[in-house]
Formats: sequence, C-alpha cells, structure tokens
Amino acid sequence: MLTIGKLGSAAGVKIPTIRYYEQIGLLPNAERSSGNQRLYSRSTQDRLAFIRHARELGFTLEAIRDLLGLSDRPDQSCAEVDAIARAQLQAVEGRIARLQALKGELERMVGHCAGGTISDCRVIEVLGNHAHCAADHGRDLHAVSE
Amino acid sequence: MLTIGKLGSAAGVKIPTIRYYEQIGLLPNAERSSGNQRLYSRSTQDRLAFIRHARELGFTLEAIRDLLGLSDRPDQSCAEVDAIARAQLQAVEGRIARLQALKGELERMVGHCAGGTISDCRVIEVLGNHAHCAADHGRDLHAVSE
DNA sequence: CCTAATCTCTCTAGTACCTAGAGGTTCAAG
DNA sequence: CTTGAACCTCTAGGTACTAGAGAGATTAGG
Repeated sequence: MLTIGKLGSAAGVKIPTIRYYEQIGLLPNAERSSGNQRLYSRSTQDRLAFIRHARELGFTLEAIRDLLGLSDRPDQSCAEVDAIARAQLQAVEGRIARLQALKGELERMVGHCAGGTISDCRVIEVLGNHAHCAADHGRDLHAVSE
Repeated sequence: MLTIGKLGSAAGVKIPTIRYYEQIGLLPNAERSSGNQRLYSRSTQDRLAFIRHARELGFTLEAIRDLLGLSDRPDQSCAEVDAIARAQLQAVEGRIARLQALKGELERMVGHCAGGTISDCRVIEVLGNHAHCAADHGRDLHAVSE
C-alpha cells in the first residue's frame, strides 16, 4: 500500500489534486490507516496514471469519468460502451487534427526565427496573421485544453 | 473604428473575453464613443488576433504578456521567443503521439464491441503506461492548454 | 524510547481563464 | 420616432486545480 505522497510522485500528480479527485468521485474513497491517513493500492495507481494522461491529452474530467466507466463495468452490454467509445474516438480524431495544424504553425515559427533580433523575428507576425491559420477558426479555444 | 462586436467576430474572440482582456491589462483601455461604447483601431485588432492565436498554441496569458512586451523592444534577441516556440512544438508532438496510441485503442474497442463484452479493454493500460509518454513528464499540466 | 523532521489531515480561500445573466443604455434601420 | 439589436456594468458561476493554516501521524536517528 502506498501513502498519498508516494502515489502522487509515482503518478506525477500533486497531493491536493489526488484529494480533489477523491472528493469529486473520480477516485474511490481511499482506505485509511489507523491514524486516518489514506492508503492506496496498485490499481488506484493505475487509475490515477490513466487520469493524469487523459488530462494531458485534453479530456475533461467528465470525459474521463466516462472512459473509466468503460473499464469499471467490463461485463456491461456493449451498446452504451460502444457509444462512449465512438464519441471519444471522434473527439480524439478532432484533437489530433487540430494539434497537427498547430504543429505546422509552430514549425513555421521556429523556422523563421533563426537567431536574429526581434525585428527580424516572424513569430509574432505569424501569430497575428489569420491567413496563416485558415484551419482552425471559430473553434472552442478549450476543446483541446491540455 | 470597430465596435466590440465587430472586433470580436473579426478576431474570433467572444465579447466578454475582450472586456476581460482589457480588465487584466492585456488590451489597452479602449477609446469610447460619445455613448460610452468601446471603439477599436486596426492595431488593437492585430493585437487581439495575436493573443487569440497564441492562446490556441497553448501560451498562457502571462507568456503572451511577455511576448507582447518583447515586441515592444524589437532590438533584443529573439532567442527566447524561439525557445518558447520550440518547447511548445515538442509538447504538441508528444501529445499527438499519445493521442494516436489512444485512438488505436478506441478503434479496437469499437471493433470488439460488435457483440461481446469489454472485459479485454486496454484503454486504461495504454494511457496508464508511463513508458508510452516519456517525453512530457513532470511538466506543468497546463503548459500547453489549447 | 524520545525527539525532530517529515508526512498527512481537514478546511478555507485563491488562481487562471473565462462565461452567463440581470438590468439598463445606446445606436442604426425603417 | 420607434423598435430591436448591440452595447454597458456588475455580480456570480464554472472547471480544474493550488496554496496555506493549524493540527495530528509516522518514521529515522540518537
């Protein structure tokens, strides 16, 4: 069994964040030691690592709740599971597409900024110029919040 | 001169967000019409477009404040700007790789869910596995919030 | 076994970055 | 001149954390 601190450093998640996830029901209420300190199993560590990575990939906590639901109920009938998986798949595909557009723009920025002074640096110009980024307009700024 | 609504739709930024940017000093206090409505010049539109694109690329408002400050002293080296852009690019590439792993898993799940159960679901394993994401660890979860 | 250092506990409040709504004013078309 | 869209300020809410106070628990060294 791990203490909250060990769990946090193992999964790369801060301690208050773990307690927050417990509070909102994303992690189960932890077992407690005789002195009331939280104790975690290996499976909770996996779950937390999953949450952390899913957050990095831009899923909201609600979406993560759904994804975790898939593995929490492995014998469930497939209709609902399939719907969730398909929805998440669509979201993932959209995220990939937009990240690739961003990647292109960043590459262009890096290419134009080869060590001169700011007056020669095109980073700011590129970022200000709508013509360079036709792809992504009108979209929710936080659809891929990281 | 543009009204706030025109400015917002021109730059792809919501009206309350523009007022919020003014409030926190990211945009200068707008000129006002005789009836106290905000009026914006072309240069403010450029500045807002810059902010919007930088936000999409994952820069925090503080980083954007710095970048806008840098562009006011155009004789400095742009190495710093370049470094920021490179860091963002790396983060985006890592994210794309992990999303593609997840996409593969979700596709597999959708396929499997044709009629059985999901007892063999690997989604958590994929996202829970640190080996799949060596790149990005220990980083601020919000370094690239798009 | 005792102490000091280091966790950990709960609780409240703060952060970043918006977003929505109420209740009122201004502007531009008909 | 009227009507309806767009604007104003202000307050409050939302998500996902993050920090700090003050108190109790645990562990390593002497």
